[in-house]
Amino acid sequence: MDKEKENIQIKSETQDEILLAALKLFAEKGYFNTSLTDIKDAAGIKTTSGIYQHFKNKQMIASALYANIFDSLNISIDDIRRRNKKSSEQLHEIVDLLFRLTSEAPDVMQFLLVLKIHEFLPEEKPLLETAPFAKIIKIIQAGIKAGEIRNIDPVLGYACFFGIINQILCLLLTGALDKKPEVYQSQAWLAAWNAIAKK
Amino acid sequence: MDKEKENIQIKSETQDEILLAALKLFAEKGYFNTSLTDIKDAAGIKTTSGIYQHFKNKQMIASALYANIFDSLNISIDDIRRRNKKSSEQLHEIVDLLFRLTSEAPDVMQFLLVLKIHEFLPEEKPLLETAPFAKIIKIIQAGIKAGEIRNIDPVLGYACFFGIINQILCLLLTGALDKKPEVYQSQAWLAAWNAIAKK
DNA sequence: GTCTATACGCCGATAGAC
DNA sequence: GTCTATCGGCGTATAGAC
Repeated sequence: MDKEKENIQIKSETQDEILLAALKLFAEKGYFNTSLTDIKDAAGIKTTSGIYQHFKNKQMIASALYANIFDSLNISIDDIRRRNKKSSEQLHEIVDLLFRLTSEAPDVMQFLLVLKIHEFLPEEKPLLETAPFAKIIKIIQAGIKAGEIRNIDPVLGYACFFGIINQILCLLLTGALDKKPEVYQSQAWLAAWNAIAKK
Repeated sequence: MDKEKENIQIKSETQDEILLAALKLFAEKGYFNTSLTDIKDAAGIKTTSGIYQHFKNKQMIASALYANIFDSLNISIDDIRRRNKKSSEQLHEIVDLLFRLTSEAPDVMQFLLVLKIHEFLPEEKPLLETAPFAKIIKIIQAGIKAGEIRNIDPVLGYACFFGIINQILCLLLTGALDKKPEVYQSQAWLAAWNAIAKK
C-alpha cells in the first residue's frame, strides 16, 4: 500500500518534472526550438524514452501544459467572481492575479501571452474560445448592465482593457520596463479601467 | 543591354515571388511549419535549389521580410512625422496606416503583430529596439512635452496606446471581431488616445 | 543558371533487452 | 519500468550534370 502510493508519487513527480522543464524551455526558446533531448536533460531524466512513459508525444506535453494553465486560471477566475460582486472589483483582482503570475511564474505568463499556441497545438481551441476568456466577457457584460462600464461591444471592451494589461505584462516579461512589476500595476489598472469605465 | 535589364528584372521578380510566398505561408502557418518545399510550391519555382539562387538559407528569407517590412514602416512613419506637427495627429495617422495594412496586407500585420520573430531570427534586434519603435516613443515624448499627453513613462504610454490598437488589430486578424475593420477604427483611436491624453 | 540527385543531420518515436 | 539501440523520415542544403 505504501509502496504503491510511493510509486504513484514518484510517477507523478517525474511527470511534473517533465512539465516544468518543458514549460521553462518552451517559454525560453519556443516550442520548435525545444527538442525532447532538451526536455529530458532539464527534467533530469536519462533518456528521451522516459518521456514516453508519461506522454504520448511532444505535442501532448504542450497540450497538458495548456490544459493545466487554463484550468488553474479558470478556477482562479471562478473564485474571484464568487468573492466579488462588482465588475470593477473582479477585474481588479484579475489584474492582480496576472501581475502576481508575471512575477512569480513568468514562464506561465510567457506561455499564455507570447507563445503562439495555435502554431504547435493546431487542434486546440483558440484563446478566445476558452472558458476563462468567456468568463471575462461575461464580467464585462455584467459591468455594462450594471452601469459601471460604458456601453460597447464586450469583445472590444476586452481588447481595450486587456490590450493595455497584456501589453504591459509583455514588456515586463521582456524586461523593457525595468522597474519592479508592482510599480506599474496601479498605473496599468488605472489606465485599463479608465479605458472602459463609464464617464 | 535590354537583355541584361530583362534578366535583372526576372531575377528580382522571382525573388519577390519567393518573399511573397514566404510571407503568406509564415503568416498562415508560422515559420517552423513552413518548409522550403512549401515556399517553392507557392512561389511557382520548380525546385528548392532555385531558392538558394536568391537567399543563402531559410532564415535569410525571413530576415529579408523583416527588413522590408520595417523599412517601409519606417519610411511611412517618417513621412507622417513630416506632414503632421501635433503628436495626436501623428498617432492618428499611424493608427490609420495600421488599420489600412490590416485590411490590405493582413499577412504583413500578422508577421508584425503575432509572429514571434525572435524565435526564428534570434540575432535580430527585438521590436523594441527598432527604428520605428524608437520614433513612436519620440512622438509620445513630444506629446508629453507639448502638454497633449499626460506625464507618464513614454514606454508605458506606448503600452497603453498600442496595447489597445494592437489588440484590436489582432482580433481583427483572427476574425474575432466580425464587422469590417473601419467600424472599429474610430472606436480604437478614441479609446487609445483617451488612455494617454491629458485630462 | 536551372534541374537531378543526393547527402546528411537532427529529431521524434519504437522495439526490445534487462 | 528504465535504459540501449536504432529506425524512419523530413527538411535543409549542396554538388554537379546539362
